[in-house]
Formats: sequence, structure tokens, C-alpha cells
Amino acid sequence: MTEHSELIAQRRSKLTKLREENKTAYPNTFQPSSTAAALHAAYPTQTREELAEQSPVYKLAGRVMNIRAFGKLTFIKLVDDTGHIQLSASLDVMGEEAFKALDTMLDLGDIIGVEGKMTRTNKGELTLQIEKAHMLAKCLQPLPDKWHGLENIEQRYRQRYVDLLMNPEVKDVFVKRSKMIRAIREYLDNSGFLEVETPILQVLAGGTIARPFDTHHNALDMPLKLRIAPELFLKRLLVGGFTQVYELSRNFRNEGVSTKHNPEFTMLEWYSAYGTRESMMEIMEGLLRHAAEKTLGTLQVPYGEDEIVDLAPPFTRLTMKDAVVKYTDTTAAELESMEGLTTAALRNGLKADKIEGLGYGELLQTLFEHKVEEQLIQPTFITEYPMATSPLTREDPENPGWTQRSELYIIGREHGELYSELNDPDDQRKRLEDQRAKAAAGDAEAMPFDEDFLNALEIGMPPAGGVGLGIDRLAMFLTNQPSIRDVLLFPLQKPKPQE
RNA sequence: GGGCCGUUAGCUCAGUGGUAGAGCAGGUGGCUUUUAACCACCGUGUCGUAAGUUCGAUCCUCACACGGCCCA
Repeated sequence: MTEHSELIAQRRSKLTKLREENKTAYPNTFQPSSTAAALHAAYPTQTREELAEQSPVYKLAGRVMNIRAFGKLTFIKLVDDTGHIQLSASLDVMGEEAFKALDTMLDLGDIIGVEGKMTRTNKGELTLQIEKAHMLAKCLQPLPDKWHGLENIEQRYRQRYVDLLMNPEVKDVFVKRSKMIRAIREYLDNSGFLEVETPILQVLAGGTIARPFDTHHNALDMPLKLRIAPELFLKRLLVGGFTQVYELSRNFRNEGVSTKHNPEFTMLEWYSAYGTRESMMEIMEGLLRHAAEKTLGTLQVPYGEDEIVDLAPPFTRLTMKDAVVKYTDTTAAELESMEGLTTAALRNGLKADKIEGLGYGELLQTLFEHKVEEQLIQPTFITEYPMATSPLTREDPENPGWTQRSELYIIGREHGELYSELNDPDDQRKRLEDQRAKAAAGDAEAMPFDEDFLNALEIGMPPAGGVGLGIDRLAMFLTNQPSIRDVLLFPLQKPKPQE
């Protein structure tokens, strides 16, 4: 970082002095015996007099986030992983030499270890009275404004470590994300699923429609791709005899960046032999409830300014047609014909030139996406997607033209896809051949032709239900964050130009 | 990819066609009970980068970089 600043030079000169006086300026010999939260819990109400009798000597370590000096008395706000607690350094307790040494050495941001007994100040604040202080790690860069903190969004993402220090609510988001992921694993494990790991480096990146990242193996002199989805390997495991598997994994898609897309993101996929779309919806409901309960302690999830999403009741299930009827002024009769649907689409504001040439299924889904999605605030499964918009999905044998696919919508956004998976190898082969033709025509997103995957299906894959659930989006929902970057510790940023 | 907006001190921000200010942070002094402590004094800068217009640009114009929001 920048060296030109006088502020850094001042801090460095203190470090130099420390190096001269001690064997090491960065000792790792101090072991804290308590934490800020533990001390607040241990001494909620005790008076100064009671503390003087009761308190043993504690050893605490943490970062100095505020200093208020009064000549012969200094108050310090110490922050650790559990919270914060006030320290006091006074000439009386420490003696002149130690007090002055601390006074001249200490800067905001330093990590220190202190030893002393608990007391309570005139204003009633529980305070550790420093008897000894040790510099554990000098902070050489000045920290942001103690009041405003770090607000520059770019810098918050680039220097997340500073963001986490200055903005405690940011830390809370990532604690929640961690709890959420642990709860998801717990739920699936308890439901008889096996967590597996499949390749990230793949020769053929398939499983969905997306453009992959290219990389290269040097020793084998072989081009490789980063996976865009774990699907095809998980299905191979069903062929191999596993009946319930899941993978919670990083995927990579070489696409644009937005508030909802990061090139690397986390996805959960699970597959269940003999499972159906219906049984998958039940697992999804249970999973989301468990995740919310463990993450937030409630099924009533606040979202946005004043929205409450209730995960408690059974999630609404609507066919796409019924959803269009319910959330637009389209009538069921209109959906019976192409003419009626076209009339309804135009009446609902779709542009004539945009819908020209669309078939029935495509037009229905376009209308759904433009007018219905945003209204699906409470959790809703949309079932029965048109074949035309689901080229890789199994057709419902009892409902020709429609697929055994379902998507979960919450807060107006898609949160997961559920399928009754295709296991007919000849059908799958035909679809991959179609994709191969698209690739030959220059479609960079087309699925690669994967002969080994087809071979696996020919060995025989049990009928199965499969689900994909975006973990980052779920984290955004459960932590009420507007951008995916707010639930990724280190979102992708372009490097700053040379300084 | 398109549109709009932003980039000034370590941080948060103001500002002007005559090369710049506040608060916090920092330094010095004072202060033994503060909670963004206070008081006095002091210094802070390639005004994102590069070019153009101009006697003169941080300000106007253009390009670029990075970021944000919206759209595809």
C-alpha cells in the first residue's frame, strides 16, 4: 500500500521502537483467558466494590477500536470476536513507566493483550483495569473514520478485512451464511443423503446451458474447463447405485457480473432415486424451513423494507397457466388458444415486436416472466413448464406438451429448480445432438456432447428427482441483502490500475 | 453490451475557471471516569489517468480506467 503517508511513517516508527526494545514485535506468547462477551455475561450487575472483591485477573486480547485519553487515565474500546469491552489504563494501577510506554505506543487498530481485574466506572460501564499490556500486532495502516466507518462500496469489497472490522453487521451476514450452509447439510444428512465431491476440472463442462471458463493442465498438456454444474457427475452416481446424493459446491460461469450474478457462485444440487418432482418439493420445503430456523430462529423472514416472507405454511403450488390467470387479468378461457394468449399478452403490456414469432409455450412463459414473477413474494412452486422452454426436461406423460419441472419463487425471484429427471438414453442422446448442432452453429453456451454420460444412461439410471438451489441467492434472502456481493466475502473485482 | 451516476486528505464529505476546505484520524500541550470525551495549537493532497480548450483546468470538452445503480 501507499508509503507516502506521514500517518504510516508515524506508526512504523513506533514499530521500529518496539523491535528495538523487544525480541519480537509480533509475539505469539499471549493466551487470552476470557472474552468480551464472557466477561459481560459473568458480571452483568456487580458494583465496583463487589468486583474489587470478586474479580480475578483476566487476560484479554483484541483490537483497539477507540481511545479516550485523560492525561493519567485512558479508556480503550477493545473488540474481539465476541463483541467489545472497555479497558482502562491508569497511572495509579500500572505505574508511570508502563503507563507511558502504552500511551506512546498505542494506535487505533493495534491488536493488544491485556491483563487485569474487572471494575465498573462512574458511568456504570464494566471495564478491565489494565495491569499489564502487550503489543501483539501493530496496525501500520490508519483505520477509517471511527464514526462513519468504511462506506465506499468498492473499497469494502476490495478490502473486506477492513469492512469486517469497521462494520459489525457485515460480519453478522457471513456468520448467518455459515449457519445456513451448516443447516442445509444437516437437513440433507438427516434425510439420508450422502454428500459427495465431483470434479471441478472437467474435460466437458455440461449439465446446463452456460459458457465455461477455460484452463489448461500443463503436465498433461490438456485443455480443461471449470464446471458450470455438477449435474452430469451426480447422475452418474445414481447409475452407480447411490440413491440419494448431494453436492454443495462452487460453480463457474463465464458470464456478466451483476447484483445477482458472480462468475463463481455456490450451488446445491441433490438427486434422489425414485424421487419425483412432488417429493422434491417436499424436501425443499423442509430444507428451507430448517435453514431459516437455524439461521434466524424464525420462519417469518423479513425482506426489504417491510416485507415478511412466511415459510411456515405449505408453499403455494401453481401451474404456470394458473399463475398467469391469478396474477394478471388474463382469463382461463384466453389461455385455451394462441389467439387468446396473444390478446392477453398485448393487453398486459408486452410489445408486439417482442412476441412476434413466439410459439404458445414461449409466449406463455414470457408473459409469466414479465408480469407474474415479481409478484411471487411468498414461497410459490410454479409447476408445469412448457416443453418449448424446457428442452432438457422430461415431458409429463400424462400432460403432453408440459414438463415435469417446477421452480420455486420467493421475493419475486427464482430460488430453485426441481425436476423429474430424464433417464431415457435415446431421448437424452437426441437432445445432446441438438445441442451439438447449436454449438457447431457457433453457440458458445451449447452443451457439449458427452458420450460417456450417455453411456452411463445406457447402463441404466433409476428414475429420479433432482434439485438445484442457488446458495448465494438463498443467503441474500435470509440475510436481507440486496446484492450477491454482500453475501460473498470476496466478490470478483477487476484489479485497480497500477498506482 | 447499453444508459445514468460517481472518483477531492488515511476515512466521511464540501467546494471554485486563478492549483483547495471541514469533521474524524494524526502530531504537540493540558486534563484520573469517558462513551463519536473535551480544550488549545499544528501539518496534511499528482483533486482517478491522459489529452484538448484556455493566459490559466480540480472545475469546461473528449477518451480511458475503476466502481455503483438500472436495462438486455
